[in-house]
Amino acid sequence: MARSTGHSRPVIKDVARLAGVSAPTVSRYLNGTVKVSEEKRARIAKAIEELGYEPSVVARALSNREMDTVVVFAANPEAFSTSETNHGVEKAARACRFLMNIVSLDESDMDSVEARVRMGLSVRPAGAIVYRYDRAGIKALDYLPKDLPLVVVGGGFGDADRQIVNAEREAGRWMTMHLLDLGHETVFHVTRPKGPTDNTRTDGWRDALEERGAVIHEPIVVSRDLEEAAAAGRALGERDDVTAVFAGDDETAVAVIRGLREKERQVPDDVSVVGFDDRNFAAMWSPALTSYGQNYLEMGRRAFRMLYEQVKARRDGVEPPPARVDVVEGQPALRDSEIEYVPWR
Amino acid sequence: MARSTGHSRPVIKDVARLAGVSAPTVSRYLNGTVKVSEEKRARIAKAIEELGYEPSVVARALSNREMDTVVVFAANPEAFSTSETNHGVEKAARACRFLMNIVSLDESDMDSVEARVRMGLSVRPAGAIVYRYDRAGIKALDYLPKDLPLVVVGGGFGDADRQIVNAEREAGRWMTMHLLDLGHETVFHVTRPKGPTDNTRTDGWRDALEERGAVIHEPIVVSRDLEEAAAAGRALGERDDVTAVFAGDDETAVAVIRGLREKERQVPDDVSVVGFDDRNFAAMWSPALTSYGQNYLEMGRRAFRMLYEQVKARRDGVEPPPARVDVVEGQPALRDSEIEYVPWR
DNA sequence: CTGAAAGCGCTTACAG
DNA sequence: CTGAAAGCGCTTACAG
Repeated sequence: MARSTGHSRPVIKDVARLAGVSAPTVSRYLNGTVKVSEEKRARIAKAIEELGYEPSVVARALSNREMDTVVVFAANPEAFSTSETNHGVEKAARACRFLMNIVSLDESDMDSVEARVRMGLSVRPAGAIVYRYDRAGIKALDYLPKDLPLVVVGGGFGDADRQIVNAEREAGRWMTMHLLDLGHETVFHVTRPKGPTDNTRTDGWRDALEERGAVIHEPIVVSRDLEEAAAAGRALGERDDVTAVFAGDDETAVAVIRGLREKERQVPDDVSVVGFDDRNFAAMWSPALTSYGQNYLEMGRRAFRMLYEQVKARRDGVEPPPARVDVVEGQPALRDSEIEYVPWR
Repeated sequence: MARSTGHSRPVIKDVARLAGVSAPTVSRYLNGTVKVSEEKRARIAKAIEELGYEPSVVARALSNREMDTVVVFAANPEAFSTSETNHGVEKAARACRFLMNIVSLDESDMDSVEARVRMGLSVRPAGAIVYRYDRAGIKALDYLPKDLPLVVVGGGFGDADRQIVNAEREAGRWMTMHLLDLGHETVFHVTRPKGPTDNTRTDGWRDALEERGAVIHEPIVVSRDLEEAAAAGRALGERDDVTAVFAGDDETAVAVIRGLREKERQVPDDVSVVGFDDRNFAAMWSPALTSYGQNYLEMGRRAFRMLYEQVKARRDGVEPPPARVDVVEGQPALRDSEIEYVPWR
């Protein structure tokens, strides 16, 4: 064996020998599965301390058939929502001494999804969390064994038995209604592609317009390249029927504002523009951007906890908690980028 | 064993049986360590295909004493640079079929660093990547076994044998010089706390001022709370000797601009302000924000590759490649937020 | 080239 | 409560 010499971390046998007990007893002490006499407990504790022993999670995993690991499957690793959610998962996992594996999915290479999932499962994680905002996430679900603890983040309500969703649609509806309530006759929408569910900002935008019987101008879809959003802003700036715009995210919103200005349209005086996500910079914009904040960090945190409940129940051999869909509420942040519409102005 | 019934993924023995060979032969086929006869290769391939067999990385890790995993230790998980770098590491790892474990470090709980490192090592990763931008990262290095392949990201040049650094200091110097070249007599600096190395934007800012013999006003240090940066902007706006500001990052820059405006100071007409990081939104600001872009994604990618070289060499039993410090260059993005300073205006 | 054997470091019935 | 034994699913000398 040419590889990895050197490592000489103590193993359970070393602890057992030093404590004068058998390895299984050390194991029992460590896992608390069976009582160990007080006297041996003390000796074992001392030996562990002395040796700086740390059990091998790999060996443990081979015996237990699973690791204290949660695997997260997510497309769009560069998205704000993804990294925030990841962070929340990691935070919660840390508290339970679980490790997080991130396996990114590639929307543009759907054929790779199965292999990616297999790879993620190859470490025999105790459970999986899938961000179901896109096609890759949805497809990934097909490849997960039915008996693996799973929590889905995002997507439509009830798309999975255990799910953490945000009230995206409701939020989109709220923002649009807000603009309509200010007197705007309709609201234009510039957004990155809508996900394949019916719980999106865009669905909410449409809901509001339909509810009020407003004219619906189809959304202008842009990519992450903000130049496209700025171009959309310019296009909108050339029409005289545009008084309000709901941008699908804050980055898009600021780009739209820029495009509008290039066409001499002031925000909010000529056109009201609101964003979504309530990113850090939104409040610093001029005008300070009105937006709607989602709590992705909290979503990630709850996703892990929900998963952990299942893992725990399974390990304890008890019934898993019942299916549940948790909604994490966001909240609007009203600022200065939208204004009342007065027709005769 | 109450736990995890159900799973019945095929194991190597199943493949061996179906192919009519022994398990070690399947293993050799899989790893290509020893030649396997053409005829058996075909039978094994077929069996694997038929069974949908995927080797257990856990079992493999127990034999090999390490996993095909890279563990990333990083503080500040919410920082832009961290998530971009993570993304780069994951991308490169994916290409080598390595999994990434993210273990976050807590700057505000330095006592937990050792435990976090132990936890990260417990999966016996093939190597580690440490982001050395802060005290927690530096401390983590102390707890890594000397024989574990390691790559350090960030920090000062030569802080480690294998390192990926960005030319932070040089970039900070460049931006400051740029402002000085425009005629500004000195440049104020608003920034989040400087890291504990001498390769930071702030060091570069100081270099430039010293080189030109300009007056050095101590940096105004702010947190991630942009309100603080806005307050700094207001404070700066009340002085009449402020004509140029170098903000340590784009978020801080826009907040400073807002603060300046609240004091009736226009950007760039009255005060030039430049940022750092060249975030997506920078170009959309008004005025479009001049900034300096670092390529964190590339840094992450290279960090993994550098690590992989070591892992590979070690597994092949050959000499590891020589120590190396790779510098990833960034580039300035000149836009509209700074302007020539004309004293008599 | 290939198989039988032993081992990686744990855990869990199985018997006291 | 505790130890000897067997097993988790691989890999690697060891002998052909």
